[in-house]
Amino acid sequence: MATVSRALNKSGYVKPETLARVMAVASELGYVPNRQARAMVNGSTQTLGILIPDMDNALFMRIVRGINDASYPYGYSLLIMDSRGNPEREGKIFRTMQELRVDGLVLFATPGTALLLDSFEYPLPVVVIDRLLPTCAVPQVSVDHYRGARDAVELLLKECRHPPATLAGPHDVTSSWPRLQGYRDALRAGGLSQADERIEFGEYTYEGGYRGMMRLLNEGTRLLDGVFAANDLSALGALRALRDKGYQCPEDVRIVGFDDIEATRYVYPSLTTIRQPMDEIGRVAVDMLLKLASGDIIVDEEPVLLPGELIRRESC
Amino acid sequence: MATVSRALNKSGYVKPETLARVMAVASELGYVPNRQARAMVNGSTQTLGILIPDMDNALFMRIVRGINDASYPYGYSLLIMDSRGNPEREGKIFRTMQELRVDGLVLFATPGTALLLDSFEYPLPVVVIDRLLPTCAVPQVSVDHYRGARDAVELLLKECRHPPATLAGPHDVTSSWPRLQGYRDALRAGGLSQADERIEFGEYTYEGGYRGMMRLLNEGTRLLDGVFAANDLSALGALRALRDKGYQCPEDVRIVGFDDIEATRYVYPSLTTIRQPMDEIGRVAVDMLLKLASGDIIVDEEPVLLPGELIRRESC
DNA sequence: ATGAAAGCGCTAACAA
DNA sequence: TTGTTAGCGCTTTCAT
Repeated sequence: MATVSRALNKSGYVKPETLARVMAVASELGYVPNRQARAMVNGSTQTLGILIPDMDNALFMRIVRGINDASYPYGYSLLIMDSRGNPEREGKIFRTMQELRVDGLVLFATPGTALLLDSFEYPLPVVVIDRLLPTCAVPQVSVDHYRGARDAVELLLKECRHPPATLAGPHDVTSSWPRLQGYRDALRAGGLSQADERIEFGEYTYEGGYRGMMRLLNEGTRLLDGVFAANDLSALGALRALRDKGYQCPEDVRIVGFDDIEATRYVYPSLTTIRQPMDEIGRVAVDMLLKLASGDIIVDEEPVLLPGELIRRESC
Repeated sequence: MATVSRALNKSGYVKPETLARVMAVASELGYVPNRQARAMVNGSTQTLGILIPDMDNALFMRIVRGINDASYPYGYSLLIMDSRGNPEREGKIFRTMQELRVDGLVLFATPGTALLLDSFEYPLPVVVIDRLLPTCAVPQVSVDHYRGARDAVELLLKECRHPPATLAGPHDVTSSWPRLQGYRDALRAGGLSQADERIEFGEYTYEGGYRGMMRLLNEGTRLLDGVFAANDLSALGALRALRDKGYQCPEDVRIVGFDDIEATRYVYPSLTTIRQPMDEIGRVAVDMLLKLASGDIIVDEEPVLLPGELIRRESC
């Protein structure tokens, strides 16, 4: 048995002809090694877990693809589970991931994730991604939401005559805070005051963006020719609202989004947006996880903020 | 040890107070059972594998979400691996899935998948999904590509004055065959001849659809006011080509797509398309897999073809 | 109602 | 260079 093991893993000494014989018989018998058994002995499943609140979300899955590509060379498999945004389900999945003994876990944070992490002390390497958890001392990676938002709004400031409005994200999603702050600070830096702020909530959804834009348009007390939508979905909804009200984009109102999901290139007008470095987020997350898994202590407790990139298209 | 096992699994007899004590100590110690060990004993990992050629594809992931939702109640975890369309990688992943001892495997077929399956006799339950493998005797589930295409083209026939053209899918992707055949048969059923067929290849991509539409527009020898794009991505590309050439949709040219990916609702004009029953595909696939895993012999070797649904929006 | 023992498939230490 | 043995963490007989 030991010799077979050595032959199959090409570890330790084994006579060339023995090796050949082992290989021959193995393939003849259709032998497929059992990873569970192997994992029990050497303590590593070569599996990374991904806990995601919605695997139908274009941005999320684009990032997961980055994780996939980054981890594949190391021989890791990805165990992906979708909580559908349900905190109870998220807890169960978190548990299951531990039972499965994944070597590391990537968490797309939701409003409930902080509690989950607080109640555990994790022997399991965990990295939080995309939406940060300010209260948690966990390694985190995301785009620089604040900087991206500022860049977006500064572009609007340059292109528009009137103070731009914003369609902000939901209160309970952490990424919407720095994006909103970026909007405010950009206005302030542009010499505008708090009175010039115009904030509607776009809820990070198509519908929310549509309705938020409608409210901005119907208000009509102030002139409006620029909108920063805090994510692309709401930007797309806003675009549609503009059209339904008979406005042209970018001629009448300019729009800048955030994320650079695939659909932004297909709509008309194509969307100017802040691109999240999806592949790099994945790469950095995997790096951190593997470091943690190999016992390294992550020195830097500050979240890693990767720069977004302003992509100019037709909408601004 | 045995008592603890019985307590934790609530199997067999165990005195209530013993059970309570076990639970208390378990939670105090932060005990998390090891699924690998459990799997070794009882032979099931409670894990389903998904082999996908592109996990950034909106349609695919929407179907995977269906699989996720359908399998979650049974307590299954999903192991998703992305081959990035690379046959070699696909083979490796197929192997890895077996080593991981998944209880069943869902395959999104690629041109190379047939060879993969032929060279294995599978003790592993496998279901092929979305794109069918006509030559393989494997259980398969997908939308009724042919019927959907016919419905799409029949709508165009009704709304248009001239014979509609089609932007077909790639030769080596099986789903494009029945879709093309549906186009042809619909034309024939509408009293048109082979001479009325106009086929360009849209390659199932945005770019391909764009270029294909451009070719149709530039040809200009025949009047064109209707196009069946064999998938939504190419339809989106076609939409853009129309706009860039100064045509209006649907006024000048009507377009119908296939799949109903999310973006079709956001573009302008929103896309009339054939909706794939993503959730049902997932549900049926999981059903088949669990039946196979429990040792049932699948009687019906014919692929299961679920009906698509014509969704009318603005483009036709 | 509980405990002792065997064994799932593998690897690693040790001996030969 | 190969074989023997122990043990990874669990479940399942079989005794008690």
